[in-house]
Amino acid sequence: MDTTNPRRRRKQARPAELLAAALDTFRDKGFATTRMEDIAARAGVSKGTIYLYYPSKQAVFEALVRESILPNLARLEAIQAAASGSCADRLRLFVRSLAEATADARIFAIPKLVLTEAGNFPELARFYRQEVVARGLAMVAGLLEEGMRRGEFRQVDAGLAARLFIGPVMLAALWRSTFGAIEETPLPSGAMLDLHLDLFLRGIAAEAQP
Amino acid sequence: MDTTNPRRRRKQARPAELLAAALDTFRDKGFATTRMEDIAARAGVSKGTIYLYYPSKQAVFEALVRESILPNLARLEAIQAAASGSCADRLRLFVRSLAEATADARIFAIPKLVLTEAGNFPELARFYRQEVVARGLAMVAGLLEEGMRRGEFRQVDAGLAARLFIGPVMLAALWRSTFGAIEETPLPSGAMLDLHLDLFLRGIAAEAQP
DNA sequence: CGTTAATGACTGACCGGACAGTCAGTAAGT
DNA sequence: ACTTACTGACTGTCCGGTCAGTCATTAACG
Repeated sequence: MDTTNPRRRRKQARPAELLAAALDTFRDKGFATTRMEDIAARAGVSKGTIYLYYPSKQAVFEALVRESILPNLARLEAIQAAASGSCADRLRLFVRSLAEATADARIFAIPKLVLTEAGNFPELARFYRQEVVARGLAMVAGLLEEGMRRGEFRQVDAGLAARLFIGPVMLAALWRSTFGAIEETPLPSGAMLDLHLDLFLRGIAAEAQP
Repeated sequence: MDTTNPRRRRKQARPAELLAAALDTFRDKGFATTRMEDIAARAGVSKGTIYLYYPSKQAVFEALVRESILPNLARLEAIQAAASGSCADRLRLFVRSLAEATADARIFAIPKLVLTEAGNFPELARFYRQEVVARGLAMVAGLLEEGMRRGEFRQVDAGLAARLFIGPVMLAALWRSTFGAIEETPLPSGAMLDLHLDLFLRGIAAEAQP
C-alpha cells in the first residue's frame, strides 16, 4: 500500500478522522440528534464521503464503539500488569488510572453513549458488556481474590466487591458529564477518590490478628 | 368542578394518562426516538389530543420529570423522618428504600432520562439537580454528620461520603437498566446491598475505643 | 317530553421542514 | 486517458405540530 502519496494517505486516515468527528458530535448531542452533515463538517469533509467508508449512521456508531475499546482497556491492563506491591497498592493504582481515563470526556463519552443507546442497539450493548465491562470487572475481582488469598483482605464475594469498588468512580464521571456544564463548583475528584480508597480498604481489610 | 360526569372525569384523568404513556415510551426508546403518535397510541388517544394538554413534545417531557419527583422523594423523606435507632441503622434503612425505588423501572426511568438528556435540556438538568439530587444527598450527609457528632462514625467529609454511599446503588440500577434485557443471570441485588453496607459501615466506623 | 342549539373533548388528514442516504459529476493524481 | 477520492444537489420518508371537522353530552326551549 502506497502511504507516501497524500491522496492515499487521506484514504488511510479518513476512517479515524471520521470516527473522531463522530465521537465529538455524538458526545455533544447524542446519537439520534446528530446529523451526518454535522459529523462531515467536523471532519472537514462532505456528507457523501462518510458513505464511502461506512454504509450508515448506525455503522459509524458501531465502529466508533468497537474501535475505542482496545486502546484504553489495553492501557489499563498494561499498567496493572506492570504494577507490583500489595493488593491495596495495586487497587489504588487501578482506581487512579480509571479515574484519570474517565475524567477525559473524549474517553468517557463511549461508555456513556453505550449506556444511553443500549436499548436501541442491544447487540452493541452485549458486545460492550462482554469485551469491556466484564474484562474490567475481572481485573478488579482478580486483584481482590489475590488479596484474600494473601490474607490482606477479608473473605467476600469478589465479583460484588469489584462492582462496589468501581461504582463511585463511574458515578462521579457520570455526575461530571451530566451536571458538569451547569455546576459552579466542580466535584473535588481527588479528595473523593482518596476518601473512597480509605473507606473501601478499611472496609475490606482483614481483622487485625491478635 | 364536576367530577361525576364521565366526560369531565376524562379531562381530569388525561394528563396523568398521557404522562404515564410518555414515561413508558421514553423509557423504551429515549426522547428523540419516540414519536408523539407512539405516546398517543399507548394512551389510547389520537395524536392531536396530546396537544390539547401539552404544547410540545418537550413540554410533555418536562412535565413528566417535574411531576414524577415529589411523590418518590417525599416518600423517602417520610420513611427517614419516622425512623429511629442508630445512624448506621438509619443508613441501612435509607439504602434499602432507595434500592427498592430504583429497582422499579417505572421510577428509575426518570433519573435515567435526565442523565441522558441533560445535554439537550440544561434547564431541566439544573432543576433536577437542585430539587432531587441535592435533597437526597443532603439527607444522607445529615445522617452521616449526626453519626460523627455522636461518635458512631469517624470524621470525614460528609458530602463526599454521601456520594460514595449512594454510588453503588445508582450504578447497580444503571447496570440493570442497561444490560438487564441482555443478562442471563441478574445481579444479586440483595447480597450486593448487604456487602455494600458491611464494607461502608466498617470503613466509616469510629475506631474502637480501648 | 321531544326537538334544537351549544359545548368541548377528541380526531386524523394534512403541511412543512429536516434529514438519511444516493449518484452523476468534478478534479486531483499518475 | 484513466483511476479514484471526493462533492453536493437531489429524493423519499418521517414526524412534530395544526386545524377543520365529528360526535356525545348537556342545556334551553316549546
